[in-house]
Amino acid sequence: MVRVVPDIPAVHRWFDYVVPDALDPEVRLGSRVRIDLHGRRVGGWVVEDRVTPPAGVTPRAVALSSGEGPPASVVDLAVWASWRWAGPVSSFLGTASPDRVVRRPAVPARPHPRTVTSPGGASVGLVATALDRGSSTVLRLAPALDANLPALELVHRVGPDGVLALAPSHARAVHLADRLRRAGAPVALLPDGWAAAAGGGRVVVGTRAAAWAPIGRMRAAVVLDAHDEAYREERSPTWSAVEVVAERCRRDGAPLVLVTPCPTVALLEGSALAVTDRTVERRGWPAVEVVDRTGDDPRTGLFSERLVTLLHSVLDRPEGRVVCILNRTGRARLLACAHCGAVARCTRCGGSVGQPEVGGELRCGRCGSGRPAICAECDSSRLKLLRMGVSRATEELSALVGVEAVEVSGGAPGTPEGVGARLVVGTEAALHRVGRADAVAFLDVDQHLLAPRFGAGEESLGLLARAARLVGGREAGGRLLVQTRIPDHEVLQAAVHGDPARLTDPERALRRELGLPPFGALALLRGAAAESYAGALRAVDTVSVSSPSADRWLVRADDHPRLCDALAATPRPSGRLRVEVDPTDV
DNA sequence: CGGACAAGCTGA
DNA sequence: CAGCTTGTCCGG
Repeated sequence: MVRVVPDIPAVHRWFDYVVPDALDPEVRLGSRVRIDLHGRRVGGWVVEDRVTPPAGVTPRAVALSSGEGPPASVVDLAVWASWRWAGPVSSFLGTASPDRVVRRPAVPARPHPRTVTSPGGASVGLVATALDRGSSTVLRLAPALDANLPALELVHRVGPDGVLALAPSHARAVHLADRLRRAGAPVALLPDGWAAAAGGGRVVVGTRAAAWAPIGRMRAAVVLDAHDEAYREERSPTWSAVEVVAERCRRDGAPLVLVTPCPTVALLEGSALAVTDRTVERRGWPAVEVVDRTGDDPRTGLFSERLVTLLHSVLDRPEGRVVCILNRTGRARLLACAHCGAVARCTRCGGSVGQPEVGGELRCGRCGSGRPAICAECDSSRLKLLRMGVSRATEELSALVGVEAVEVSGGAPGTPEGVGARLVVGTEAALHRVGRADAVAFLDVDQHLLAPRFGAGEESLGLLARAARLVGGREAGGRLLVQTRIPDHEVLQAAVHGDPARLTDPERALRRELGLPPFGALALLRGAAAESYAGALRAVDTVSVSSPSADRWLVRADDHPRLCDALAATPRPSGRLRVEVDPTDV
């Protein structure tokens, strides 16, 4: 008799089924099965073995086996994650399961077919220390240094079996898998290599979802660019791959190495910090030029003299290449009347309006309503631009330097536009799409620094680190230029000095003072049923509830156990309810 | 989630 | 009161 979690998000109950003799060899803890539930056949996972059903219940038989599922340790982990992120167990079991039916596990890779070679480099000694420590270590490695090396060194020291390596993007996971194979390690690359991973004896490599890899017992793990937001699932439940891996390593007593050029306060809390030599780290950041635009008229545009000089000096070289980052899509994002000076606003909701087409109508970015391009105050049809978007910036920049600029923003990754261009203008997406550059310029870095999120500073430094990787370190001649009205900002100082502690030290103090994560835990409630759920939570004395805006409720507690216990113990009202534990906004 | 069933509304 | 919609309940 087994207990089964149905693969239906809205059904939170577990049900008991008899395992028929014919299915007995295949069905075990973690297996995927099909069951008859309430008149229909649905998928599910075995989450308990040899159970005794409650009195008065006569279980039906398991209908079919759907093959391999996560190992027992990962089933336990899913139950923990369900508590930690207030989501259904089934969603985590789904992430932990193979895409296609796997009938039997792969044969384990033969133990140590070849010795994995040590890559050498600045991080070798630091990896050794981290492994000896046996717990979690943040390895701060400047952006121009190869983040794959600590992963190679780790496998060199502990071997491939039971080792998990995560990368923030599929491309980087593929690259890391190649490097490991060339170094002599057997590798299972997720998601395709699920069965191979379950077979054991291989380093398991993958992205966010690989945090749920079928490894029975972890021996060590490494996360590349552990600060990267890609490790957070944005859809509800909003779990974090770094925290999932950290929990697995904690449970199995395995060392965890979090490699990152710019640790976040949350990563540093609960981990030891290992740093390279100060001069090595400094050289691993490019030269950063901060252009102070405090005195400039807001309408002088996005292009300082220093920027134009930099563009010319790079573009005069035959292969020279510059990427300009502006975090606003569209052509014109903020307009004002040339006659009376009134800012053009939406007549319906009062939001700012932009002008998507040359000479076209005005459109509100907030409510989407459109109106003719005429000043609402004085009827003048002459509007001037206060803040331009990427499209307009691309046009103006081409004219300014006499080199054709190519716009690269969002869209499908890997599209070839802009890949060969020498002058690229785009949103931060361009940093993911362009391979190499001689210089990166942030046309308005304040947009990032002042974003209305408490993690905005850390995210901004992450962006600068990503740009740093495109241009290389100080020795390689890489250049970053940032235009700002806040030249003393900790984020910019951290980048200028190649010293992330200049951000994390004050940031930690601020978080502690305000009781923000990691010094306190938050959950954001939204949806039609959020109000009544928030009302029920007000009665729990370990949490406090506030409402930052009309349809959102924020639940605070001193730590995650208190927060998660309160969320789990409070019955959910029917109706739409989205619970986001550890929200980044507000 | 989606089927079952009850309550509520409508038109001949 | 059949025929339909809408809402609530519940699953082994």
